[in-house]
Amino acid sequence: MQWSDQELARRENLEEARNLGLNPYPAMAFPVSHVASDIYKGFPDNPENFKKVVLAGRIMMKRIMGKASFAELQDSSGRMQIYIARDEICPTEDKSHYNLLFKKILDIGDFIGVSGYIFTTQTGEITLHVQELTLLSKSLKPLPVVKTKIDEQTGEEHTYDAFTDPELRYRQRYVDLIVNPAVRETFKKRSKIITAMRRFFDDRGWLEVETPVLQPMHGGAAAKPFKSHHNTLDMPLYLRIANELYLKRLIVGGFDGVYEIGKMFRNEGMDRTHNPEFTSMEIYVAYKDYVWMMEMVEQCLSYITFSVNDGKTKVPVGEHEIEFAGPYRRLTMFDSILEYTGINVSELDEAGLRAVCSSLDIQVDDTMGKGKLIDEIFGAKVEKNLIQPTYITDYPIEMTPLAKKHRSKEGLVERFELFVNGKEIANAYSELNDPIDQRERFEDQLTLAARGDEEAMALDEDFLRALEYGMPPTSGLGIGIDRLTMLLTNNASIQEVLFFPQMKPEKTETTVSANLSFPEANVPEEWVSHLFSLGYTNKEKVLEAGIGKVANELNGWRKKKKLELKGVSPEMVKEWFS
RNA sequence: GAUCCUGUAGCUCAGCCGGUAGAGCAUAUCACUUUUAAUGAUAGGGUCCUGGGUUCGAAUCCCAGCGGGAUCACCA
Repeated sequence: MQWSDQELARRENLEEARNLGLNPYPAMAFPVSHVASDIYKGFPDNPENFKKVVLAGRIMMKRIMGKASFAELQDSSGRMQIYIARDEICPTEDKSHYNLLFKKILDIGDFIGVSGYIFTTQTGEITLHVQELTLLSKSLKPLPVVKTKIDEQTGEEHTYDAFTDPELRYRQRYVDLIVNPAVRETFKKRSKIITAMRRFFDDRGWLEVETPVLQPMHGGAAAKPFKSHHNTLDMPLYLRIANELYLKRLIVGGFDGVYEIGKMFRNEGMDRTHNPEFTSMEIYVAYKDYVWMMEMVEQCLSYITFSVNDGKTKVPVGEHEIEFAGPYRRLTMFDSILEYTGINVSELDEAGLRAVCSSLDIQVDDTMGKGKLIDEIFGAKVEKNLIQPTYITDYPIEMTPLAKKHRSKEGLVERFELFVNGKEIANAYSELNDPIDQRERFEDQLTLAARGDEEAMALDEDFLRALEYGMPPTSGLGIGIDRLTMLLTNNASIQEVLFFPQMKPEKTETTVSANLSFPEANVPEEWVSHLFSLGYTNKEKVLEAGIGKVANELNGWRKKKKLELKGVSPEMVKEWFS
């Protein structure tokens, strides 16, 4: 591990601090009296309340002017400028606390505690005049220094040297959060959205519950799961792709309303709107139907938007302004296709639908049934046009095995999805509670599976048994929390609303010593430890990664570590493991 | 999985048609007791993601690999 000049300087400063008799990582608590925002709020009207203030935070900038200095202290609420005069923090002849500790030892990123009084500088900035300064924690890595300037004429804020590299921002989210205040705000808002939603449901008497994340069979949605194994029971377990079937069991058990906010896991592609784990909210309410649910969703979303958006229900999203106050437009799936393509698909059979798809240039394959074909047309031609919140209702029965048949329309189910800004954010049914019908629907899914549909739903006997005991008429709803957050924070990428989005692992340097070897392989002694360092601890891992990749990484490692070894070729590596 | 873009100092970036690297901030030293992208002066810091090829010579061209982004495909 090579340290940069700046890291070396910081380690020297750490030693300096110890030489001065300071503990760079003191154990005791440091009680503060305020956070920065308290002071901005309170000082202008009641300056007399700020004669003795204790703050703690991270130094984000130092402006040293000889015997006096300014610095910026960042705490959880924001930044506060502090003013430090040498002769004030060093009243005696010994000026080391200022000359050494403040000017030299303290680096950008260090945590300090300060106490003093609040005043206003000549240029009008509210500032803490420091009388006492304590080192609370030393930082050994240099932070990106982001500077901002407010244009005097326009009042606009200019940012210089912003920390923007998405890879670094996601891999080192802690750095992102330190230097990019807007990122902190996004995640605060995410938390407020969830809190508001929870309050809305709790106020109506519905019960927050938890259901299994590890499930012996994955049901309730069409998706590929992550598979794991339980050793004691010696059986496969799957990370849930949905919790629908468990929540319905709870309705069978007699609760009138249950909801769960939690992670779901789907082993599928990743992109701007998909992460392998994501957060969803599902709610089931007894004695209701999907028409009632549409009103509930309108109230819920307008309540959430109002709560997190300073009393406004209109939200800017990309180039649009979206109004979350209801009622939302309601359009049947067939009518929406008619509206955007001019084609009435309601009377068509499978062959007719295929013809429509090919005339519209939509790719289809043989495994697709009628419902899937209609969904394809909808996805290609309608979805992207639904900017303002719009309910699409009454879906074909084939693609919705858990929804109740429509009360009056043959071949359809009572289902709606809510689209906003061209994306689905909610999905709801009048839930199917007829156990005989449900069994048939599962059997239809088995047929689809036989036809090659990998995501057809499995038959869950215990769930059917629960329905046979009787489930009241119920309406259920799922909302994608990540996508809702994206909308309300005006972010186009799911990675911006997840603290730690999934990434390929970064190569980290670990030093491995001891006598290591590869059984069943003929690796030259001098390379063994380096293979271990790269994470290749057995033959299987090497083969899994691929010979070419391993050879490449070894060469990169050799160069990086300046090893006195000759480079390797894929052929050589192949020989080692043959 | 496909296509395009991208990987240069701690951070943000420049480096035209190939001649062994530049800026700003940050860092170090000095000056400066109300500054605010503080200022002025001086200095250090990178073998340009990895490997291979073309070439007298490659950060720069070609091939392969790895990481990241975008678009598409997939995925409710």
